[in-house]
Amino acid sequence: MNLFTDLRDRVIQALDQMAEAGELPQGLDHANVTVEPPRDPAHGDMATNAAMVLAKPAGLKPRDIAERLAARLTDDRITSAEVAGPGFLNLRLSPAVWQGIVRDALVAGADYGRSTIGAEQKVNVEFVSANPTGPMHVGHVRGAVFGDALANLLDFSGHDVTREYYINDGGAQVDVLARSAYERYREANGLEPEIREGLYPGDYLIPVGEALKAKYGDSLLDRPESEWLAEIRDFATEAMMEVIREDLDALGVRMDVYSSEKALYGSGRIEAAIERLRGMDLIYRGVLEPPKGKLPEDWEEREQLLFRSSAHGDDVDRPIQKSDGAWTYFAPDIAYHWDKIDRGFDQLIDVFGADHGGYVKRMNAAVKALSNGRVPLDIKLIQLVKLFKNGEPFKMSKRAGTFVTLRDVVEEAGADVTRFIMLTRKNDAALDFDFAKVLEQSKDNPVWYVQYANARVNSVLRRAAEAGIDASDAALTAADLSVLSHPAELDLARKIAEWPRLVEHAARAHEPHRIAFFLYEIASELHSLWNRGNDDLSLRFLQEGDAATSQGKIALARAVGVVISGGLAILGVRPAEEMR
RNA sequence: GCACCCGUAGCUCAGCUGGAUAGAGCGCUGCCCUCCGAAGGCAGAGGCCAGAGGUUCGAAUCCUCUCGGGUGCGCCA
Repeated sequence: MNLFTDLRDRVIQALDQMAEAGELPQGLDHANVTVEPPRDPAHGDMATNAAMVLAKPAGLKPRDIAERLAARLTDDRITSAEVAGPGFLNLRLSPAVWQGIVRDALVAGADYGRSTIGAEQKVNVEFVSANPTGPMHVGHVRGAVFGDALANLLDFSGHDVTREYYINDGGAQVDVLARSAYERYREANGLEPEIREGLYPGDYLIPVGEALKAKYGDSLLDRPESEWLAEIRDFATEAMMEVIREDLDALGVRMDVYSSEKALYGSGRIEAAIERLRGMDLIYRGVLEPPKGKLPEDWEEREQLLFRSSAHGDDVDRPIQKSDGAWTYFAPDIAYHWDKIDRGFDQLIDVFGADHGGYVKRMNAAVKALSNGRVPLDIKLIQLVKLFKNGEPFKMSKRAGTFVTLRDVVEEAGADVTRFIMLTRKNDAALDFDFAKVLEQSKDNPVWYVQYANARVNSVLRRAAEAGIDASDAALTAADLSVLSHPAELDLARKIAEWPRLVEHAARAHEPHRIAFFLYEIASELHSLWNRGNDDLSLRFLQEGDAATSQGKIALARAVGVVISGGLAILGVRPAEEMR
């Protein structure tokens, strides 16, 4: 159902025929043969580089190969094949091909563009993984949206996707949380809280303090920390995870699996993972060199338990144990990734903040070692979001005081707008988010622009119904599409044809932002065609007094709507039926 | 000092894993509705793809080096 792969198959078939006929050597590698739409429309509908790629191995001139290939390619779909430039073969396709694409899109509906390239591979997408020490803040939003959209994209491309959240509930930060919650607990009991330096000052712990009072009364007051720490830690962590779940819900993100770091401790999993690595001679006791150029003030040589990550591409080996014998953060994370491998995933994806960039190589090394190179790990780093309001930096939060929360963003901008805008940049590029601009109703605002295009499609459908024209998908599918003959209409159909291919590329590259950009482009083409209807009445979707022609034209509009709503679904954005 | 990411129009950014004359939005200039499809559209100006080498039929894209910006660099997560 992908025109491009269809045509590529056709080209390869012709090449095989040429080989059989002795025009080409047998057994040439066709891997680099592409069939793509040329940038310049004057070069036709499709172009293949086959002749140039094969010229050298075949020992022939590219243009000679192209000539012969051209002779074998023309059929009822390919109306012409011309050799051009250094050996490109430019193909022109019959309008019927493009009209057929419109019908394909209508028949497939929400499934248009869905593919099987994932081959039901099991993919684990780990994202967000915010520390359970407070509500989610802006920094987490982009990663959450990215991970969720990527998961949707992979699912749409035929992967078996698991969305997973790794709860960092095993480190010192949850002890800090417990102490902070304890102060709020004292406060709930009428005492003055001592929010010392280093504790979490946010108001969001006040209800936790009250809940602690409801559970424990005053029984934990004036007790040494050792008596309450573990209990309050678990209580507060659970409370924070509840908050985070609600935050994610507000963004429209739902996880399949929550994994706990803490649960790894004492389970033997960490030790087992380390033993496994030790068996590969990747664990040893040693002393690390101090970093050059910037020697930490308190540096002293220290023997530690190290992971030989340099054996798998890292720059230096990495400590997995602190000097007091406790595990570093890395150790349970190794065990966690091993667990993912163990659960049978064919591919792992981690979505991290860009400040974790230094972590990539060692994690890759660990996964490579633990899976014997079987399971690829792709770590996507998410750059910062800078908040603005009318061009002014925006930092304050009404809720948490010190940072802007996810809730602040969603309440101000809405989940749909937030999600779309967060995907209008490549993940590794910083993104400006201006509360005023993202709500603006104009062309400057890509969300608005795309939604408006979809609303226009729906407007056509509504008005068709008012005019007594059957614009149901069934009727449009059966319509005579040969009325779509104007170049502007065929251009739009070409764009629709690109959708399945775009989805495949975005999925392979793990780049959901491409979906957002494509939607902007196709919206632009729809707006353009729509406006031409002002000057040229024959290009209007609704043709007064001509139901048959109207249906054919509306089919095109509807197909655009299918792509837009399908694309928005991948982004996790609800399409707008009409603009108000 | 080392590693990773980035450097494309005045500004903000795409560029489909190496294709033909490098694109879009904003801004600028000039146009298109006597509400019925202008919250839009059309056209123009604007570029040494940071710089220098290399790989090859072909490079913004891959490799090396230089310059500039960001991030990270044992006992935080």
